[in-house]
Amino acid sequence: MIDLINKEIITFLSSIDIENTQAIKDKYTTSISEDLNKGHITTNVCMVAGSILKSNPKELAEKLKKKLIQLQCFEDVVSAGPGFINIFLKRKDFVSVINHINEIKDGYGKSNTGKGSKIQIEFVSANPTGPLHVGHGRGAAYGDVIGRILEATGHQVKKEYYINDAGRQIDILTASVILKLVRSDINNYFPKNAYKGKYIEEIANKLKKEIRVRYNLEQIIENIPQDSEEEIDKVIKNLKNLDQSSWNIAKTFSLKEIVSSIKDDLKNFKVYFDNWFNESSMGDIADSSSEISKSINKLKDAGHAYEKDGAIWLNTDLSGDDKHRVLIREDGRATYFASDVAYHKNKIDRGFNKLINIWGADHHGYIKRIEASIDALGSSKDKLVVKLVQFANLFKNGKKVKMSTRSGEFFTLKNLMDDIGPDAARFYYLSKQADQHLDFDIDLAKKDSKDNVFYYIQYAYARIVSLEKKVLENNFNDDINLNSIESNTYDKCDFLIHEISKYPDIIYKASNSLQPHIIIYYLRDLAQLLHSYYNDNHVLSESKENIQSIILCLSSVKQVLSNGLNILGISPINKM
RNA sequence: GCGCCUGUAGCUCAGCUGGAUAGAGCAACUGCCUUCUAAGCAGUGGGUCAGGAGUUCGAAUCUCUUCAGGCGCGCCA
Repeated sequence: MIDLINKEIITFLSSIDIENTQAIKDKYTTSISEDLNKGHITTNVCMVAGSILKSNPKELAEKLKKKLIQLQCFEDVVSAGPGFINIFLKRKDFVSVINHINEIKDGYGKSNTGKGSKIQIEFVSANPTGPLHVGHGRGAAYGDVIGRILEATGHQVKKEYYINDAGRQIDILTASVILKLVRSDINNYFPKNAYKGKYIEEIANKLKKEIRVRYNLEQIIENIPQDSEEEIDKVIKNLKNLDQSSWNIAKTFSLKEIVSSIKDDLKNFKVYFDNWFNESSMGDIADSSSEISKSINKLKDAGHAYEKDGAIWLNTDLSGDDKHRVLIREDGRATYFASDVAYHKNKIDRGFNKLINIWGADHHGYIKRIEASIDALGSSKDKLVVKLVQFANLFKNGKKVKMSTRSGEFFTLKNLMDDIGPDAARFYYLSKQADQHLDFDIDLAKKDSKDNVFYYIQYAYARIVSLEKKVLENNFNDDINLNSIESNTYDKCDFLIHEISKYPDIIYKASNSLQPHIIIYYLRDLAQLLHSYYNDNHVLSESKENIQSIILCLSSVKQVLSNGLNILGISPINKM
């Protein structure tokens, strides 16, 4: 119906001013109106045209209104306010959305606006040096749902986790684990910068069966430097020198343990990846045929990388970054950035139309240098979209939960799921724009009352399920036709019908802006309307004809609630 | 100092590609259960959209500026 209206509008515009038609077409919108007072469908085209053509919006609205009325397709057309056109559909057309929803079910809201565009989303990508904590959970929920939304709007989505398995952090992890196995006569020596936390001991306990530590602590900490950074590096060096093969086994083992625990946590959180990409798979900078070396060489050949002070630098002028960045250190080791440049080259070479990176907001200063590298490698930085996710503050018993990664004392994602379950966790992670601070109240997420929006929405769904069951038990369905609603005259559900008509546009907006919270707010509003209807109307005392209309309508409301929850990766609950 | 983000009701937040009277939940107060789940509904009060200036027919929304808060500015990852 909106397409029909738009077609008429374009004809109308062409008849007034053919030159500016395209400009107006790009700016105006025709959409389901906010509420029924403003008709079923509304358009601001006359105000947009008015401003571009420098003519009076209200007069344009009057003219367009006459054109639309002549079509005789609508119940009524009115011009309102500063120049809006509000269209009232014929009842048959207005209620037809219910048949549509009940027919295509979970297809309602899906579209092909993405036209099969290939998008890769890289997210979480937490260093495999410890369990995922609640901060990672937000990025995980966000990335996963962005993927679902993009898929629902016709994009080909691949989700990827980048495992930083090559750097110094992994050496620190390995050292931390091995140290737990070294018999110590000195009381409780442990480097300040080593990883602490119970998981280190758990890995060490399993590792015991794989290796035998033949050296003692004195050998490791001989001449150990005071500085905490130098200290851990020295420990690592000594451990490698003392027994390289045990080191290698321990390293592979620790990494495998951590990665598998991360995979488990994400699986329980209903977050799935198509690909787990190892940083190490791009090889070593010392190997001139490795992927990482090739990337750097390409930058050099293109004249964007140069040598200075013994290091190799990337010229980042292309993106307007603050300064040039080091790719290869003075001592010949590659920086983390160099790996990342190679990784992004790898992603682009795989043929994606768009790369979405989801990063912690503290990494925003990193965006420009990556953009510069993409341009420098001959692709376009416009392919890259970086979405930043802000930290989440956790509140429990009214108090902020303190986190300290250093000491190993933090609230893990697993802790959170054990506490409130994956669905409530996903819901609250997504309840606010990703790039803004989130106060996550664990107590609220567990409450059985209206202030817990998660339950409020689930309750609306469960109420419809229960009502459908009651109707069937009462054998109302024997005599009524549950196939079509076109002859419907019962109008107390109209505000519900109007609300569910908005759903496809909500998904479209969420997809365009990559903002899942739009769906959460919509579901809350829809649930509210449902509860309101439920309270005001006693369904079972209605006539059979009306019950037919009501059940058809409520089933479609249920379907929309279900579709909305499912796209967020949340399962609807049939019974509270 | 520079860069990014934020400032909307007592609290937590929507609204921000300029448009119809600035919305919701919580909290406060008042009503509604012999009928489908009261884990709910209805109503009342509550706002100089941080301050100031500008752009325009029209600004919470765009521009500039001031103030306040968060984050980032390594040959760390």
